[in-house]
Amino acid sequence: MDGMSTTASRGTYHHGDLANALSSAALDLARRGGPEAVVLREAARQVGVSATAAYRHFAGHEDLIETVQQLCQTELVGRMAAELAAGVPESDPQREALRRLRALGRGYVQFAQSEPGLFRTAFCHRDGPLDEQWAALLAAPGFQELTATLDAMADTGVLDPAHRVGAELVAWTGVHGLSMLILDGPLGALPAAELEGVINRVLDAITTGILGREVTPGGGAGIAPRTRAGGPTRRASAGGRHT
Amino acid sequence: MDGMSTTASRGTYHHGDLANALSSAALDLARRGGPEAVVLREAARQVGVSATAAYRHFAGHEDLIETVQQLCQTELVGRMAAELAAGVPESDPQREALRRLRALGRGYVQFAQSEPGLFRTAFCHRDGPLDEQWAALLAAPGFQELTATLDAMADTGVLDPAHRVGAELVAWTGVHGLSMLILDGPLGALPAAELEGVINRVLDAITTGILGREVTPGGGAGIAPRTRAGGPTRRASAGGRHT
DNA sequence: GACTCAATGTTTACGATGTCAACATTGCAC
DNA sequence: GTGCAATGTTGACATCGTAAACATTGAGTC
Repeated sequence: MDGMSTTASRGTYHHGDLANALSSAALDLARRGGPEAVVLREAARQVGVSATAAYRHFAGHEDLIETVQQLCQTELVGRMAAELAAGVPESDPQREALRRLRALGRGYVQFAQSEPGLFRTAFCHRDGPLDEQWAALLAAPGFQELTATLDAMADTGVLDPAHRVGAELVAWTGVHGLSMLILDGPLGALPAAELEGVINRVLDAITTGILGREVTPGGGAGIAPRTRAGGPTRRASAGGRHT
Repeated sequence: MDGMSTTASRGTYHHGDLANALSSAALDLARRGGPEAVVLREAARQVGVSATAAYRHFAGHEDLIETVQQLCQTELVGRMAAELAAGVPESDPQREALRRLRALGRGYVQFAQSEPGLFRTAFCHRDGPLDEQWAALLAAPGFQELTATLDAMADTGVLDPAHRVGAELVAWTGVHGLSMLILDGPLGALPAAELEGVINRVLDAITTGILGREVTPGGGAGIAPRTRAGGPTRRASAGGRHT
């Protein structure tokens, strides 16, 4: 993770921390070029070690890239958490919960935009038992925050309990598809300003899709308590408010 | 595209239709193993031709996989259109528009599920000008149907015109993220029945996200005309109605 | 009908990659 | 100190993408 000892020409025969050096070199490769750029020989080269030395610490290329994938997932949830912490909390608990939901979504998409290589590596296809492949991510702070936020939304009454179930997946699939279409799809061709509008439109839609109704973007007490048929508010433009 | 002449041992020196034979062989590789499985030498091998012969018809591996990607995209929109045609039309134009929207979404996800290799190839990362990379897909029948369906939703009044803008992207990002998380994400680990529920929950949420309100799943005249503050209906369970 | 030539395939070869087997070096335990 | 297990190295092999040089053929042209 640190800076030293990952560059070539060490004096000693033994490296001392090859496993970490290799995986962080591989992480750098992923950062620059995505999963395809994670090549074992190159990582070894950058660390200044023979290619086959890697086999003392990794079962092979597959194992190396799996490790990198975990690191990428960790960075992703880190970014989500950072975005959460960056914003200013709202006093009203309902608005606060909504703010957190949006912050998590924005963090997700922003990570994809700012670190496309890492994001694509975090979700690159790999075969093997899926459970263990994703267990860490699901248990990580960023995703736990999502669950907690949705719970808070239900508790404060913004979110009808009937809509609570499956809400994390609505959120996740939404931001994931958005990110993917930006990186590997046609959305990457959009000019920045336009893309910003699309992102906000989709994030709005995700919130709406979770709640089952819209929510006022700007003004006053638009959010109904958890009485039935809580009055939905008027409309929302498609453009780019929020940041 | 046909069955013959793609297998080895031809008599003549000249193949006659190498370009097509190679790309359909490559398509088969993609079907089985996704984009990583599209290897030029193997395609040539299956056609019964030397590896370098491919260079008479493709600029290189990149070019071959680009061709395959286009084919995959075509199959995707084909599936969407098929799913559209498969369902029984509703008499009420509003319900009909909603049915079409859902059919397109289901077709998208079902294609991803039934042809994971092709789906992943259709959206595999490639560098180069994005515009031309996606122009064909956006112009294809399946996606034109999406636009038309959303227009119909606006015309019939189910969809508030203020919500019309950007609606295709809400739909697309939603089903895309869902598909991706099924293929390359944690959703692939879910048992079929449970996954079915998730899919329906997300498709519901997409519709809700587009409309800005919910829509009655089963019963009578729940859809309001386009008067303002059209009365949103009660609730929707998370489980698996619809098919 | 023979000749020409551009189109199409083939052979050979090179560099890069993942990986294995055999060998070298070193730190640590006794 | 000695011996052994851990850790690196060298060399080799199969596969892949790709370039250069060569071979075959079909389609015009006289």
